[in-house]
Amino acid sequence: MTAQDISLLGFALLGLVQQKPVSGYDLRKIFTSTPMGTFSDSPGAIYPALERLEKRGLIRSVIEEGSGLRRRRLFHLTPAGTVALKQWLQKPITRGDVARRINEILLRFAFSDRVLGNAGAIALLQDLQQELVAYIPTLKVSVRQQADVMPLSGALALISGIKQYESLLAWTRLAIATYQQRQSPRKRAKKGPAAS
Amino acid sequence: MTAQDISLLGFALLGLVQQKPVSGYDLRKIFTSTPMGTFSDSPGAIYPALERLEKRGLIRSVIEEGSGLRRRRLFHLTPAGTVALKQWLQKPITRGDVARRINEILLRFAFSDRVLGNAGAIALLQDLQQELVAYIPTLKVSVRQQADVMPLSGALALISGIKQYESLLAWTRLAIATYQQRQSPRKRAKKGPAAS
DNA sequence: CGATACATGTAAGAAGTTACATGATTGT
DNA sequence: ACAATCATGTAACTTCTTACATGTATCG
Repeated sequence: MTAQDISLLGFALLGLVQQKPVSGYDLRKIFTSTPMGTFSDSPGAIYPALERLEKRGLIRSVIEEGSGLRRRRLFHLTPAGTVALKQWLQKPITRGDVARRINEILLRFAFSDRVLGNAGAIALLQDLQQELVAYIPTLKVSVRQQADVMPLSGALALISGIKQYESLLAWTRLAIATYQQRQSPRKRAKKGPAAS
Repeated sequence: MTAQDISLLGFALLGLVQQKPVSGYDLRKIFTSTPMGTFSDSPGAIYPALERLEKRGLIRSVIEEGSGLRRRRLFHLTPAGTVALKQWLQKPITRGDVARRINEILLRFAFSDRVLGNAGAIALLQDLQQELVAYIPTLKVSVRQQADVMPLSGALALISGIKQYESLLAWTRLAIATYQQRQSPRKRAKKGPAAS
């Protein structure tokens, strides 16, 4: 009965609500102003999705008291919501995830250290790294096999995909190193990872 | 009346049908066996999408004669379909495309040299390059601004996005160079681009 | 007083997902 | 005869998109 039929947008909402109680409006702002917007940024998707999550008991809402502004409905995660979120975060990473649902993996990673701790985040990265190492060579083979039956731009588009995966693989190494440094900080560097 | 309400899957089909007449089954095989599968690979999406395209007069089908196998319905592009495809391929690339619809851009590129010629493919690459050059710095700024209000994994996920864009930018340079080399081939190199 | 930002929603329609149905042909 | 592959489709369901509706509070 732990029905996992929650959309990506639903999980994105679950993960954000977990970080701290927020309103639908707050959530929408996050979606419109960050790359998370790929999971939809329209009220016509967000409010119904929140309703569904509440109906399933994964989040609860309370109308914010006091203030003078229009009523804000603040959502927070329930224990059942935490369980669902953890289950999603801990699902093993498959070939299909890497081939077709790479944003879902990145979304899961984005929430993983708050929910599962550093160890959980590192585990996900290592899983991903392993799948990438296995997957990339198969992509290269298929480009070589198909390059002559498609237009040059088709072949180049495939190559762009390969390069994106290679860049992601390089990033997993950076990210793992960042976490390891955080856990054994010989010299404390005050700030996080560099943006380039 | 040139209603542009065609889904991404629809355009993917249009582009493939343009290359040579194919059946729904052929198309499905392409989707299940290549990264194009991100645009859906289920018969429940493909057959209805083909039907819609045919109703709009963008493709036509004929039942393949002869043979002995079950009837195959072969689709080919109509002149109206060519027009619609060209219009889509030539749409200017916007910030929003780069931020949220990068697969659509790559899909467009994949078809552009067959439909628009080398010059069209190069134009698209240059457009994309220009948008990337403008967009990437804004992403870096927003990471720096937000990095302290989000978990480390959140910040790292954003950085992974930046790195993907940087890798795409590097690829545009490779792709442009490949086309320029093709147009002025001092020494003919027989084969296409290297897969790594 | 009008514009803007805050804040939540709904309705109609398009398009995808999963699962099933159907049928022909080929190989064992 | 049976399984596998070729080949096309349909039905139920879910969810997203676009566009609209509603209402409060603040600022100039």
